[in-house]
Amino acid sequence: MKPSEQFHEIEQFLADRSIRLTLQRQHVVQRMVKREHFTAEEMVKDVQQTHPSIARGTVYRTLALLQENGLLEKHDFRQGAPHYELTHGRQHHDHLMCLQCGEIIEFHDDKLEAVQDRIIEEYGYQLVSHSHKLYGLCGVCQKKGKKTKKANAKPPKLRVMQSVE
Amino acid sequence: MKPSEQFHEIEQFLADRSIRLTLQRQHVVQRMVKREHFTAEEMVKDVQQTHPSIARGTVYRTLALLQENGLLEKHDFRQGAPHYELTHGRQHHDHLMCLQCGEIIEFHDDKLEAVQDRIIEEYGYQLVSHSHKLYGLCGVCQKKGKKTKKANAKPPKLRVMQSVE
DNA sequence: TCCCACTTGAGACTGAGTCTAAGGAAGAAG
DNA sequence: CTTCTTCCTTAGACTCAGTCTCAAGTGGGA
Ligand SMILES: [Mn+2]
Ligand SMILES: [Mn+2]
Ligand SMILES: [Zn+2]
Ligand SMILES: [Zn+2]
Repeated sequence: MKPSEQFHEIEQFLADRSIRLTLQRQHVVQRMVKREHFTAEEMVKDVQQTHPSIARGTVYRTLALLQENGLLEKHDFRQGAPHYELTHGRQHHDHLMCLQCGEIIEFHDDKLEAVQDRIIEEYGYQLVSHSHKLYGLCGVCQKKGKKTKKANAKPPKLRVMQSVE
Repeated sequence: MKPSEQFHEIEQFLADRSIRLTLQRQHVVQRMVKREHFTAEEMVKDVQQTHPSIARGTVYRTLALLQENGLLEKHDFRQGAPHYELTHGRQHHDHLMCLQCGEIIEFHDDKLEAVQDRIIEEYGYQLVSHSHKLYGLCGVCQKKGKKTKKANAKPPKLRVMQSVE
């Protein structure tokens, strides 16, 4: 889905629920649709780059608003601040992350989801959501790891490489 | 496993690797084996209750030490600070949490683990660890939710109710 | 046009976690 | 036992992300 297209769908979604899409919120959402995963502070900087008058609080409030309405998901990876991603029309997916280089792969598996449902039923729970993260080493980093025994502790930088639909 | 027993196994584990179990570390571990899940700050308070001279930094360093050696796991649930739990001799398990009352259930499913392995293989990754959290409503909270429409936003308190072996 | 509820900007505040500096154990070697 | 050296600890300052407050701004409906 093209960014502008996604923007308009979100615009529509909010309008349908009479949630005001103020100018500030528009700017924030405009930046979001151009990114995959981002942290709150990244988004603050990003937005302020072009609109310095938009306050930090406003960005955080917008994040909260979108989350409450199911348009945005928060993901706690293991290092650094939580990452967000728009979920609007996208299919549900989980994440696989390389601990060395920070590459993130999105995956989805129906069987996995089905097993989850069965498990939760056993306990009489009603499933609301879940978070499934796999951590490991990508092909590239596995090789690198063998050469340099001492872990070259580069701070993993998050980056999206591949998306599975 | 009895607390004292678990303590001694950890003691042994560290001795085998010539990792010093100082008096301070002993006090921290002694408290840990008496708990299920705990946050770092809870542990600081807990330890300082009986040993006020043990610094906050020491508790954090001990948490890091145990994590590095695979004796302790860190879990990011969605609200509040991350929780820790000793994993020493215990079987691997994942967590199911009630969003209303904070009850935590531990579960394990071989099929789930197998599917994970298959998925990660597809991407040429080598799995190091994973985090699988299910969030929902327990039987009790489902009923309560129907009565009081407005969510009674009690701050969920973590509590272990049931363990699956 | 006026009102009122909602939204915002600015900045203070909080809590969790990290870092630093100086002093304190404690094995190893002599 | 004494010295050396390395590791460990304390206390408190510091950082960073996120939350809260409040006065001022905004805008849609009567
Ligand atoms: Mn994603
Ligand atoms: Mn557990
Ligand atoms: Zn990698
Ligand atoms: Zn419950």
